[in-house]
Amino acid sequence: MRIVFMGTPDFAVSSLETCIQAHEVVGVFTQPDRPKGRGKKLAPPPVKVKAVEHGIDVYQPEKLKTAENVALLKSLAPDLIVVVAYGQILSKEILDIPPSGCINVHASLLPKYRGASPINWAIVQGEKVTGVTTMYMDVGLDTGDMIEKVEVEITPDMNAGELHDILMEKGGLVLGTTLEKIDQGKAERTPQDDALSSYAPLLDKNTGIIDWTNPVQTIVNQIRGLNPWPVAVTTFEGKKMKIYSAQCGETEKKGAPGEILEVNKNGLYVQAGDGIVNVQILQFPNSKRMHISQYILGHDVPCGILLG
RNA sequence: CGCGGGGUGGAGCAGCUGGCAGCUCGUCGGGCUCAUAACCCGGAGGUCGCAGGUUCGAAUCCUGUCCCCGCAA
Repeated sequence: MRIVFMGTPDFAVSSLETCIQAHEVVGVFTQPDRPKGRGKKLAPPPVKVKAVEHGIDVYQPEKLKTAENVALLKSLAPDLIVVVAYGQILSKEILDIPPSGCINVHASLLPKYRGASPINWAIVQGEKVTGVTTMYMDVGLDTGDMIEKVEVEITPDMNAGELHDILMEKGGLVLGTTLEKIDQGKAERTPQDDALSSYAPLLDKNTGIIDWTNPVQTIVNQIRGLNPWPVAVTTFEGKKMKIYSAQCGETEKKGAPGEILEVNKNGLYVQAGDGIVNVQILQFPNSKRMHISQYILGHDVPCGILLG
């Protein structure tokens, strides 16, 4: 099939590779290069890098739904458009261009966690299972008819980065079989049950702020669900303290929420709403990320002070 | 030229109003103990990121350069 691929971040790269292997990718759409990192240098999105590697034409329109771009898409004459974390909405006009339709790879078990950050939210919400769903796109946000689903277990110690990598790979694989089915005209459509749907909104910095009155499990889920980005944070003696990793501790109340109860090389023990959070890996501004056992070698950590 | 912080023994830090390089951990040797990631005694290990400059003398002041990190996006 002639495929136009639309995607932007790392998550989409694996799917792009799947398309390249089995089909003819006649064009790749991705977001424009953005200023990134410290020097504000312009950086190309990962999908662009991969596409260029394979000598595929790359298009980076600021707005996809202009008459110009619609005409461009039509001239590429794709049989199918594959969209994976592209970052722009496809208008009805565009959805109608390819004869086989537009499909999407989404990193959740739809209809749950529709939207921008399904991977993170699945962990933050304490899910034990998530997955990848392929679907036909419609004008709604991740509301189209589903084609295939693959489940992935979320282990208790898994963080969003690790889950991302697993789902990325699974996404590429499912897309492969979905493409086959479409090619053979065997792809079945399963409508989503809107009553069961939920929405995973875009993450921002505030999502990471820890409320120490919350239950231990909630806080630990927040910490691992937001690692590696935007990372759970709290305030320690006026400084921002990032928490990359933590475990659930004993179910006891020994102090006020946010109080540091004890510190040793095995952890930084902090009182939460219904028990104790054992903080393992943290980072302060201008300092590197380190395990608590390393941190205490060169810093005093007073017990009894409050975080948050 | 987006803003800012930092590079000191294996690890994490202090010293930076210039004058013999210090702390915690680890490591090596010895001791104590039924035993220990416990405790006691002793030791090794650093051209203080790199290159210049100022000075009687620089980790400490000035200039340049490389690398790392926080914010912001």
